[in-house]
Amino acid sequence: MTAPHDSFQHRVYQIVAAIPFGRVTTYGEIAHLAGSPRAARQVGGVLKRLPAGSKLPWYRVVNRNGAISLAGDDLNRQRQALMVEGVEVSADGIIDLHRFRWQP
DNA sequence: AAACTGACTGTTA
DNA sequence: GTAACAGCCAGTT
Repeated sequence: MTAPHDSFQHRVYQIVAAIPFGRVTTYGEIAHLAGSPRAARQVGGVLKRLPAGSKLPWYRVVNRNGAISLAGDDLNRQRQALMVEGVEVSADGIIDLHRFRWQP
């Protein structure tokens, strides 16, 4: 059934909201769950333009290498948010997916 | 409506 | 093991 506000963007919101505390997942995994397996890049696009003040745990999304896909201050912000949840992140923003990946 | 953009990824070298 | 390339496609202009 197709909801009135159905859209890739909206589905991404729902999936990201479902990532458990202290776990991470990848752009590609979200794209798969959203029904567009090749749209990983678009997931990043959606998160990049999240409305200011959004409560979505966008920082729980990393790339397939377990690395944070942001640079500079943004990388640092995401790293801090994850470490607050107990996720171990190297200074370079690398996470061990074998230990912290969310498995729906 | 058409063109441009890019918080990615799989493949190839 | 790393690096470069090209395809990808929803969102934005």
